[in-house]
Amino acid sequence: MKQKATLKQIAKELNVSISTVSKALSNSPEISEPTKIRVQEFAKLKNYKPNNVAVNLKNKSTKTIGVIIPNILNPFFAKVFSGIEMAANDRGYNVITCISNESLEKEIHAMEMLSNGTVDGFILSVSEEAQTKREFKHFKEAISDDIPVVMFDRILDEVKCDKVIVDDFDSAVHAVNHLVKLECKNIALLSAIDNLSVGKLRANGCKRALIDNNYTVDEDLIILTDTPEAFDAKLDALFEKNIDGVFAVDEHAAVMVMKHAIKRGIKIPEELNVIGFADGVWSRRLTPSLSTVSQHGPEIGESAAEMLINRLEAKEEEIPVYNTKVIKTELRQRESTRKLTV
Amino acid sequence: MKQKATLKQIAKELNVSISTVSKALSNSPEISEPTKIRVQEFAKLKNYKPNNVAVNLKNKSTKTIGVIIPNILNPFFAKVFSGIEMAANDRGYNVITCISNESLEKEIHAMEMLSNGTVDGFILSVSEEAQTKREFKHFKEAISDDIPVVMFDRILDEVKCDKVIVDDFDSAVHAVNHLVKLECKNIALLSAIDNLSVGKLRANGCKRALIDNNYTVDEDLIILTDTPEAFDAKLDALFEKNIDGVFAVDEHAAVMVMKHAIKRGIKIPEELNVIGFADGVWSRRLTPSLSTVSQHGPEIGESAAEMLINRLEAKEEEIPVYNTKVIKTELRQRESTRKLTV
DNA sequence: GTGAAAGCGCTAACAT
DNA sequence: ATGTTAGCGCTTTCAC
Repeated sequence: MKQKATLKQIAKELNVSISTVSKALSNSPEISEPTKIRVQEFAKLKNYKPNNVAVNLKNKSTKTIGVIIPNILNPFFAKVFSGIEMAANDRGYNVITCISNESLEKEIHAMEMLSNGTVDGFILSVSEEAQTKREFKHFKEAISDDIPVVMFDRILDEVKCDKVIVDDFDSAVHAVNHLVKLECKNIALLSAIDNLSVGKLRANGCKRALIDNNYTVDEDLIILTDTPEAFDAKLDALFEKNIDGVFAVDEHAAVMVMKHAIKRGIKIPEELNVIGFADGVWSRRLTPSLSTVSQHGPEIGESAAEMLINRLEAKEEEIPVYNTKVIKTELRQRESTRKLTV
Repeated sequence: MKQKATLKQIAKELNVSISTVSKALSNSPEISEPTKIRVQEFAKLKNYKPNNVAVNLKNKSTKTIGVIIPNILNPFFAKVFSGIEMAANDRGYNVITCISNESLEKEIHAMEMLSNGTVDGFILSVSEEAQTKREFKHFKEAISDDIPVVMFDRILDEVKCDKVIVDDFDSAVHAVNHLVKLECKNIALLSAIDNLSVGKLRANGCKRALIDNNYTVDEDLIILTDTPEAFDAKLDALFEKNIDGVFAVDEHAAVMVMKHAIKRGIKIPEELNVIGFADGVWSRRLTPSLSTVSQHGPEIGESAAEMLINRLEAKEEEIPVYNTKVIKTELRQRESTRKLTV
């Protein structure tokens, strides 16, 4: 274990002062060319790297962003995360990640762990538990401690901060309108995430679209549950009904309805058109591939990182007002919906 | 923006010395009960949190682990990552994440960014580029700088450090033996990751098993490519042959061969048995669901974190020797293979 | 052109 | 029981 090189060390070995070394390494014009070169070469030789912790202490900034994500196994969050990571790196920031696992306690704990100077700001998507319990003290505390927060996807109206969201409601309207154009007569609405704000928005968008198209909103064609298990339990009953179109609010619901339909010998898309919210590569790999509402995860992440860093680096007099950025979704038509022949 | 509370602040306002405050807050027996209470209450009032950066500087340790992952969208890595994050948190460590995106340059850059005191150690899976170019200076440098490294899954024999791997070779042998037991006569070997050490190990395990079972290793039944695209291009030709068993080294190969087979009306598993390396929830969601070699991602992550932290916290005289831990895989029989009726 | 000194916030050995 | 001091590694102002 060799000693890590420090300014002090180098100064002693070169018989100059610490500040000379510091200035030489930062290429200050105060220092003469010869000493600069001498110092710089010696530093390279010793593989000197300025201790980041010390620099952070001086700067009162760590150039680090805390990211709190409910579940990294969800490909949507994974995509957003990779967007955050990229944008942050591009601007010289590191990313500390915590996975809340949808638990309020872990979310609070993570924020406390990091709210002591470890990170300059947070990017997060609210855990399910925090969302159902409408618990948001910990977010407000961070903000009032002068640690900015950017929320994405799952947001809390009660908290004033920057936000990046998808136009869930409108996207659902759009998707259902598409099913209507495909002449689906009995459109089912499926959700396994009705406990989340985004789930509710999408479901409401679907209902709105049905009403606007003069469809009757038939409760027998609607499954709104909070978990995949509860969803699966209700799925069989759905097939008692004569459905020819499905709008699924989440990936699980979309895939399971297709799986069931295939088992029953229902032809997709000839007899049943399916559209679902989904990211990941898997919608493409399915047989038939799933037509999706794609949420542009990486863009969401990039926007969130940009907003946060812009705020962090804003000069005192030009701190931006809180903003909510809406990222447009895209309807990706694949094999689970018929081609529109208009 | 209110001032952040510091020891200095509190000391001044309470008319005591900084060290009194420090000791009172850490509940030192040196301090009298009354002052302790006075200080502690005032600190709580002011919402004092010890500045972590300063503490780190003092301790010469950040309790932070740098994790470098080739691709977080790959569910295997996502699972490992969540295992790391959990185990690290349990032991009071934070996790800084970088995504190398399989790029050597990003990998090197990430390590440089963090090798300056920002992290106490690394957990990583070698990027594809580093692996093909056999480039490993950056790893050795970190280690010789006294920043321990734990590699998982994609490892480099040239680098001496702790490692966590899956028994890729044996797992492949086992999987192929299973196909043999199912009386498959023409077993195809498919890989879209033949550039990776793990891909090669699995392919070799497959060949070994074929030979040991007195099968001829027919090159026409083997697709070994480096990318999904190259793989897809070769897939059609495979179906010219009369295959009844498939061993797929990676998820992409497994799913694509099933998709193609279904399109051609080949019945799975009646006419074709498929086993693939895969994690993620998707193998279950497929129709038919995919029989997989499951790699226990979270366990790998946990083990890696444990190994690293144990080394970091080992006392000078009991630093462990470098170790390679092998995590056993599990053959998960689902619908893409026939039931074994022995 | 170079160096001394203060300070970032905290801890801990050492006075008092 | 409380305070003083030094020091972690660095930057930066101010002397020389």
